[in-house]
Amino acid sequence: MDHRDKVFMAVAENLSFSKAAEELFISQPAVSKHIKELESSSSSTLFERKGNRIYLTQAGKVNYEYLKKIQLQYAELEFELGRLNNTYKGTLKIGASSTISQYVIPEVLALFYKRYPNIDLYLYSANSFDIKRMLLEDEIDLALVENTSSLAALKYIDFLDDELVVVTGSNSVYAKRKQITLSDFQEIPMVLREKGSGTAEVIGEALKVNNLRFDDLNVIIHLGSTEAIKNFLSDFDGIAVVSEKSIVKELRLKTIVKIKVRNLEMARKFRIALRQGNVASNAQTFINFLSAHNF
Amino acid sequence: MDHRDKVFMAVAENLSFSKAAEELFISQPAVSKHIKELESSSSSTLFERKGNRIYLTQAGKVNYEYLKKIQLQYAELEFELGRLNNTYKGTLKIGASSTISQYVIPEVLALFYKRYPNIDLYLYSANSFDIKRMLLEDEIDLALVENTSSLAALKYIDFLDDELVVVTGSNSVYAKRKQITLSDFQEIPMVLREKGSGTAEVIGEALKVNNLRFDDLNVIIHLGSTEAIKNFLSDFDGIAVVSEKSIVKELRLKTIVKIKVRNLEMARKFRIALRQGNVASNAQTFINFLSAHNF
DNA sequence: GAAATCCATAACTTTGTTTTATGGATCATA
DNA sequence: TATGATCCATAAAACAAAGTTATGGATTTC
Repeated sequence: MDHRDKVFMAVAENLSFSKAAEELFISQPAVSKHIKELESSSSSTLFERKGNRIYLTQAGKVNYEYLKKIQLQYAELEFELGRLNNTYKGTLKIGASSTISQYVIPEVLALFYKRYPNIDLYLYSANSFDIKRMLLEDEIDLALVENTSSLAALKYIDFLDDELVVVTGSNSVYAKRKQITLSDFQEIPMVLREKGSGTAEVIGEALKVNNLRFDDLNVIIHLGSTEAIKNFLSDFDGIAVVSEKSIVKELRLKTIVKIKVRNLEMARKFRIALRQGNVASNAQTFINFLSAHNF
Repeated sequence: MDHRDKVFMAVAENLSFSKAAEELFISQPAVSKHIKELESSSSSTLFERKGNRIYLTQAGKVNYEYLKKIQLQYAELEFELGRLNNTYKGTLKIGASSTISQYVIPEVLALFYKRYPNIDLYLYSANSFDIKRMLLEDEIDLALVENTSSLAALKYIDFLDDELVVVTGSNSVYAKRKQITLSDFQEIPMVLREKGSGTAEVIGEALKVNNLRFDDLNVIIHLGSTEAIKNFLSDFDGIAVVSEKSIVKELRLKTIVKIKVRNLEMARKFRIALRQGNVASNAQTFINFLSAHNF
């Protein structure tokens, strides 16, 4: 696909020149230039600049739709060529930290396997520290981790936004409270993952923003896994903080309910971590697959 | 569409690096490099180099098919953008010499009109000399002419191969002769277009190759139009030389039959002629339309 | 009203593409 | 079976396209 069209797609999907630039690892003026050139060569305005924001014009929307289709065909072509070439075989070893390996990746791997049935997959679940070690020692091809600490020997690519949410069992006394305040949050009995877990780290960050510490919380018990927490909640008059990804099923079954805490945001990103330098070809295929599917 | 892919398409369609280069107005090494780059980035061999020729490999064929589809989508996109933009309106004045304006263009114009109903079309039929004058004096936007003389003030693009064929009426005494020799060709009574016509010029060239002149032929009569010649043939024991494009209907109705002459090739090209410099936008649209439809 | 964020423009630099020049291989033809 | 023509490949130099840095005016946010 033409480079200029790729730039257009990024801008259209972000509705922002600067965000697109960031995503493409080029400067914002370069993006401006491409869009300008594109607009003049088709003699259509593709984006409406209104104050500080941009919107797709009618022409822009048409352009986007066609290019999306074209993009898909290019992806198929690449796949077909790969098949003829007998690429897309061999192994792919992925390491992932617990939340990711339990709740995010299984579905992705199932789809990936469907598309690339000749790549043998291995999924290693471990804590962030071990995952990084395995990556550096070449025991895995890529890792999926939370955005806590970064290592210079590794490079990172964001691939998913996660949010930690406050939940309670649907028959707890707090189940009816749709929203609570920060001081409620401090007082209500709470169950958490152990210190050092990714979840706990993000909570710590959010508390710091509000000038609070862990000691200010009414933590009753620390448990070693999210599954344990969820089971604990079924018989506990209190709250817990977990990844939104981990409670999809429970929300649907209504065994667990979300509670909003005013002025408390606990967001994090999941990232792909890679060794610096060349990326193994199956790892690259996996990365492309992830970004094409917008999980 | 990516430039590299366009190069690939040209090579695939010509099955020749050098022809593709010519078609794209770039040098042959540039083509070589693009193909090489393309092959390495997909890690597939797209063309099999066998001696002095090239063939599409399986991967090459797949690549071609997908890109063809993609090309089509790009064309549609461009058309849609043009429509939104209300481009593709106004007029387009075409000049064409006689064979072309009678037998080649009408069908093309019908299709063009279907696609671009808001462009008002004008077709001027005249001899090559007048057509060139009209083009230079800006009375027409583009011309369609045979590849006889070239003018420096004009630029030319090949768009169709034509062949002159020897024919006779289906109830003439020669109708059963599938093939004749050059000396038969000299002896059999013949009807031709007048001297100075494009047809006569090509015949002259072909005769020269065989060290012959017009005087060596047994020309009974010169007529002013191909239609006249075809009508003449219905009641004439002799042959004529006409463009293959002009006898499609008659061959189907079997009122005229072709006769092959050994060692005589009378080929010519039809070309688009344009003024040097910028091309009017509707003229460009027409050119793209022609090249997309492979008439 | 100050600071931050957004996109546009201009001058300069880097990277990628094309050309020119050349060579080896194959094919057609005498 | 030589000879000349035609084909594609490669390398160095010239040129064009895309990227960067620096900066500015406009708008939004707090």
